[in-house]
Amino acid sequence: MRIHDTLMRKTVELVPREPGKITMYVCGVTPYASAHIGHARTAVVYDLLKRYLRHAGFAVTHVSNYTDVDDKIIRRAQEQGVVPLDLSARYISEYLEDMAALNVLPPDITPRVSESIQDIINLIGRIIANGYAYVSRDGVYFSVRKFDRYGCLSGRSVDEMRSGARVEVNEAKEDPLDFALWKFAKPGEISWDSPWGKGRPGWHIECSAMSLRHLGAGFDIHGGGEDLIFPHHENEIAQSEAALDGQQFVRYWMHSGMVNMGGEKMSKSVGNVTTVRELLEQYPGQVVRLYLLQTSYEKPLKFSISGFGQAFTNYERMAEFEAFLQGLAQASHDIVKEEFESICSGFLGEFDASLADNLNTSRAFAAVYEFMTRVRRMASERPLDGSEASRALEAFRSALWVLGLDQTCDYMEHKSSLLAGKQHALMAVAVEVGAAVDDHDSTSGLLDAIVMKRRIARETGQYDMADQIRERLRSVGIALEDGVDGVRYRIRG
RNA sequence: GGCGGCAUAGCCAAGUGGUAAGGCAAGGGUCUGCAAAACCCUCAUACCCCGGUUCGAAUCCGGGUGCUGCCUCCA
Repeated sequence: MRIHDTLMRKTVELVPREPGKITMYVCGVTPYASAHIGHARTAVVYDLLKRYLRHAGFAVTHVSNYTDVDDKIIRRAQEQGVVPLDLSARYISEYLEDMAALNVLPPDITPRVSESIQDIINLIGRIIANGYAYVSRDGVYFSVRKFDRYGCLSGRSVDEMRSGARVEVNEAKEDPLDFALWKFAKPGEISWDSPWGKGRPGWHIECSAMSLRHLGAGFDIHGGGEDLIFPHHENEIAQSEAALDGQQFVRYWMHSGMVNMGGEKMSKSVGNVTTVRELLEQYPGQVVRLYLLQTSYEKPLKFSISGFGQAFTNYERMAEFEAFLQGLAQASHDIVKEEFESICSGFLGEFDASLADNLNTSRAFAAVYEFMTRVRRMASERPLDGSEASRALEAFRSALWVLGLDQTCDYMEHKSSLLAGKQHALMAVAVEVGAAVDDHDSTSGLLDAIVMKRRIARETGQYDMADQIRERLRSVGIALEDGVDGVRYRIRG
């Protein structure tokens, strides 16, 4: 497959360190607040990458960290009067719930800073021994000027940055650009012993230490949001290669685009945040995921509620299509007709080629939609046989799995939870139309009774009444559809 | 101030030299008691503007305009 490499600034063939194996490290979250849709985008993008690589036959090892110790966590914990690691643990479990709802596969390894202190200390020791870092009054600092290639990832020169007015002034540093590898603890702060004094890691060193620990030098893909290019990933390269004695740190750098809200980047510090939890109250996780995947992963994504409506429509279409095939599929030894088989294999070929092209999801979705239309067209010309439906279902499901949109139960759950919220409305409708119900009926029981009432009306030619009932249900957000095989319903909040 | 990115229909969005994918919305039709779903048809002589290169440009080059990312914690 081809991927866009940030360092080389071009799209290149992905050649793994070891044939058939991909090692990837993705910068995770700092869990001091609920995850927002931007965090979700990054997680979903790399989850897609992992799924595609596995689908393409690679053995993938995916590592993603939690920065469970940092300035913000410490400050937040103080404000709330709790222990920092408890605060981060709470948000980590919340994050896990959110990611599960988005059908993000758990990474294979999820190291935490607080559990990686020894690796971090060892790495800092090597950097100091190699002459790239020094101990100062309030911590251990990396000497940016000693690392020639500093700036290679972000495309800036050390001199450009020096002239920038916004570089932090700190007299403990030898140079304003130097960054902390180890921060000495202030009284009462969480800290660990180190050869240089009690303290905690700087932000950047942790990712170097954890990725090298679990994947080794020269691992394949290092990813994250594009806002991490500078300084985080730039610093990672510098400190890692300073410790690695000439070995390469990472083979390919990938960066996912930001989610913009109201014209600027959504971020906790700006405060223009929509959390994953808020969205999940409105939309099934699969819809949120589909929304995030419709745009190329590298481009900025303008957050818009109408986009979720469109994604919902598309998701329903896919869910309905799958149900349609499932209803027809039958195990069979019949050979699928060549014309039909070519629709299926052509689809899978185009789908794979799209994702192999630097994860071109827009193109992949076009293949999915085209496939649905072709199969439906075929089905409208003549009945599909069981083996054809099975073949189409198999192809469709394999694509859905790669996209992470294989949780059809998610849609059904969403439907039934919306339905459950309509107890009172349904009771009112039932009473109004004279359906046979009692107070103990469940929502689905109520709906069944109303549908039965309407069915009788239709069968006896009382179409006015049938239409009236359908209209009443529509007014409470339930749309009935009469099909040849019975009545179906769609539901909206 | 420095270094980047983006600009395609009402909306979302592919396409990086060969004559504009796909989806949503909209309009028309088939089917249906009527709807809905499904299927069929229509929907950018045109890709922010102005120049240039080329047989040929949404795609390359130059200049504008607008939006935006990073340079500080960030996914």
